Amino acid sequence: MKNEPTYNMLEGFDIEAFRNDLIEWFRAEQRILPWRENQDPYRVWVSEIMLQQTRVDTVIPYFQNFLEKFPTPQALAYAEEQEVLKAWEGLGYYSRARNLQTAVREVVESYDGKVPNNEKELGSLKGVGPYTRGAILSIAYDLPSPAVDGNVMRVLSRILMIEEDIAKPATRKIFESLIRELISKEDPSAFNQGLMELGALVCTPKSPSCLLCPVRSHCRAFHQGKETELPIKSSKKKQKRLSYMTLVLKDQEGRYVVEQRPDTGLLANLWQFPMVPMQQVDREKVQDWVKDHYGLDIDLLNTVDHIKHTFSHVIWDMEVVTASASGELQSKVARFAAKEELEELPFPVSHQKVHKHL
DNA sequence: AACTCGGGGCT
DNA sequence: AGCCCAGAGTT
Repeated sequence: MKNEPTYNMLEGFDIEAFRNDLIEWFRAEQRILPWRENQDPYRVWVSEIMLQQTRVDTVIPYFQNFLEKFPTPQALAYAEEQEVLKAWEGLGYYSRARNLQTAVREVVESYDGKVPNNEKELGSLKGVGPYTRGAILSIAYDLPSPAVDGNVMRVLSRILMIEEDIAKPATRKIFESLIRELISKEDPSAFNQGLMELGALVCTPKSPSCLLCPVRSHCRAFHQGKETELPIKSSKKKQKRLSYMTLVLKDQEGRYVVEQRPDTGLLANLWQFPMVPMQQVDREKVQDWVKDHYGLDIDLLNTVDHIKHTFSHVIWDMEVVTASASGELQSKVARFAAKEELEELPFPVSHQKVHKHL
């Protein structure tokens, strides 16, 4: 099945009528969104990066703010990374922001600030994968390039009754080659966006509104009453739990200890309050651990909160403990900061929840 | 191919 | 609690 030519899946499918119905619906019903104001490739690019694994409603305010702060590729290229992460604070998947800046710097240096309009150069930019590449080429440049995201796989798996596991990386390629045959050459932008808009508004995961669907006459799953059985998706394994004592460490002058996380891995380069890994450290030896890692003498005061924070693949259980600190801070990544200084630093949401105990 | 990487809104 | 979201990079 995997290597079966995709034209077999399109046998008896009225491609032309499907295209027209989809595009006509999109032109009439599309939402008004900030990144649809024009076709500026930089704006399209920023929006597509923000929209990766992130809902439209969540992205809108971030997009507005980001474009006010960094209106052009040059503005973003010359900005401080901390400033970029601050604009991304709370949006998640922070490597998107760092990769976007890396890529924009490449565009400014190598392409005179112009976003490439071909698969090779565009796809080689950091953070621009097959989906984002296709989205930019079709939406900003009107080129017939597939942009297969979760919406497109769900919608198309129903319309064409495709029962491949969409969780498998190889499955995306099946949909890409199908889209290459289906896509409108006259308006690839409306076609690609139409599929995604349909997935967002009509052909939703749990209970699709088939009676409102502009292409239901083309939908094999609907005709067989199997629309809720598709797409097929294997489930992922559950998260590991990690337990931390999170310290609100205050010195005599009322400043707090904060530290920057490493430049790779989870929440790379973001800031946080000190976290004692309680799987490795005995409760009685927390003071020793802090002395070892920060050079500080501390007195534990009160437990003021318990925070459970769920990531994609891990769960943090954070016990928030206030403490007083004295001595010389010895750490390459930690520093003392007054309350007002903290506002300049990017914190993950888990540690924003700690802020209120300051 | 499997794993890592956030956060929020639904069910 | 699990699923999903306009996915990409790393291993």
